[in-house]
Amino acid sequence: MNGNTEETHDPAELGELERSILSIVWRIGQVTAEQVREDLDRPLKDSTIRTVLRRLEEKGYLEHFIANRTFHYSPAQTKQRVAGRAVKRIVDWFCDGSIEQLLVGMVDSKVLDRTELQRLADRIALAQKAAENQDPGLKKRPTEGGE
Amino acid sequence: MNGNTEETHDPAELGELERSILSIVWRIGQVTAEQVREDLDRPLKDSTIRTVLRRLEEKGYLEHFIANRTFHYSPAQTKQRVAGRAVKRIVDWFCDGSIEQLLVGMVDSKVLDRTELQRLADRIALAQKAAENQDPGLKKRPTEGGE
DNA sequence: TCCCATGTGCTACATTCAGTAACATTATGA
DNA sequence: TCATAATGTTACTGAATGTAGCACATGGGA
Repeated sequence: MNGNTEETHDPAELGELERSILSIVWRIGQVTAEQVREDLDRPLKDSTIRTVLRRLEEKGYLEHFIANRTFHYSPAQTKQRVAGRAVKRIVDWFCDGSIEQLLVGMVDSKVLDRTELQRLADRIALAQKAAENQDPGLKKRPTEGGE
Repeated sequence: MNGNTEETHDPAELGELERSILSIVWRIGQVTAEQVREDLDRPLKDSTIRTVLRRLEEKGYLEHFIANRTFHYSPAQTKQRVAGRAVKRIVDWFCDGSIEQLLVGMVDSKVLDRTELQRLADRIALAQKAAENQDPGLKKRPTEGGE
């Protein structure tokens, strides 16, 4: 481990509010602090939202540009990507790096159903086949701003 | 969420030392504080180890019995199970509950290789077939006390 | 031009958790 | 009974988060 140029703060270490706000940004796509505040269920002060947004940007999850003196935040990474890395960490820690072990655990802890698992395998196979041809089925689409 | 009788503290919220120690217990199977201390790379005071072990038990990861005045700790859950739930949380938070989305993310973030993914699908299919016959290949064994 | 509304920059404070450990207490066997 | 080996109890520190106040800037309207 530790071969990355950037550290990318562990997604698991996001607080609850941070996660909520991040989710909002992912959902809406681009937001101002005010929009986030409206979208939140809890009534929070503007400065609170802005602090969290700033921290999320510092941690690499968001980026912003300014228009008319106003900050507009948008995701710096897709949520799938963030999730992917988060899961990797877990797999490394608890499953000796074996995703297979992980799936075993998910079935075992009833997180994943056998039927679902089967369907999953099928779809993977399908997607792979598609990818082999030419279409990035289960891979990132070109619309996705890849690195 | 919140249908469980017990809360099972988020595995992601384990600290580094806690994870290390938990890993040791998983590896060795049953340990005393002293054993953990010897197995650790860092030199830590006995009381430190004991505090962490106690906290891990409070959080539901370990259990203990006493023999000759000495605490013997052992895992209360398999690591796969813990990992499974940890991943579930992530999938719920970041992937709308879709494991497929997660896999997409893992391929996307290069956490998972396409080839590996394929192999994974194959093995799932195999295991499933085996399970359908009679052998609990990729499923929990009956020794596991289901809830 | 001056003032207000709006948005940001900076700082701060409380809480919680994990890391780390000291010290008191208690059995237990020689 | 005394030393030894464990445990019980309590505490302190630092980092991360939640939450917010307040000063400062700036653009548009009176």
